[in-house]
Amino acid sequence: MPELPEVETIAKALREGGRGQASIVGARVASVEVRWRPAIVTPQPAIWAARLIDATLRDVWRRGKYLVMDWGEAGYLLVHLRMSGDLVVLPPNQPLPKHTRWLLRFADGRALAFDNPRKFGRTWLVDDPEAVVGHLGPEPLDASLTPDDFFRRLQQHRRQIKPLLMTQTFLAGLGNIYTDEALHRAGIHPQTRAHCLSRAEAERLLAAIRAVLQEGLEANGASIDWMYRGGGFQNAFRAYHRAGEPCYTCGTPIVRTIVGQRSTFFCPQCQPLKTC
DNA sequence: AGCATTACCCGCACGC
DNA sequence: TGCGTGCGGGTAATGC
Repeated sequence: MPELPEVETIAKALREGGRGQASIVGARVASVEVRWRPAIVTPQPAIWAARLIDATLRDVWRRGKYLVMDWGEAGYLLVHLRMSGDLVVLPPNQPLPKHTRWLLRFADGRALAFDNPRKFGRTWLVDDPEAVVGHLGPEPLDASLTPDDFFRRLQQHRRQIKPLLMTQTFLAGLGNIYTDEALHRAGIHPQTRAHCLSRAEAERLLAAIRAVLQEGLEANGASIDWMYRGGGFQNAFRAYHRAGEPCYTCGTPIVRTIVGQRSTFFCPQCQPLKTC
């Protein structure tokens, strides 16, 4: 799935235009097509479709890795893209993406398609977004999360730092790529136990998380594998997907291993395992 | 027992 | 052709 920078880029494109498409704020739904029902969690697809017809999009934003669309009286449409989802605005008479799971056709002739090859993505239509995103941890870029807060939260867990950073109830928005990039930037081994990190390391890690997310946002996210979303952050990877290539800091070959069932890339020289 | 942590698994596309 | 891999996370299983 797209992580925080990719989801933010998609939300911004829907809100303000971008990624080769114009804004859809203000667009009115003329008809709805559900092509794969399990993509809709709630309400039942027929009710989901009926509620959206005639609704006008007021605003779009991001919370964690969720997209949130405000459709006024119809409610809030939340979309989680998981591994392979995308939201695409189609000009009039444009063919649908191959794995379109649902489609909103607008009165102006355009359409919004939820494309999702791996079928992991999910959609909710609710009256209160908190019903879906209420369990998420803090936003990493929100200044209200202080180094002291972050340090205290780290001390509450004994697990490996990498899978903890990817746990959305702990911190919202990081995934496999940006976690590896942040740990490399902070010089922290991905298997370090969270409670073993010092106050100084916690502060350095939070700063590194913010720096890599900011870099990702400025590049409009990363495009990897066959999923091209228009971003360029893949050209700035310093750890992720660089197994065997020299660390830009020290020249030591980057190592690939598995941590928490996920591919993990790190520099054994710059990111030594520390115990406590 | 009860909580925290870890493992499995869900379609599909692509590269080797 | 077959196999390994993957921008994720719910849930079952296991560990402390």
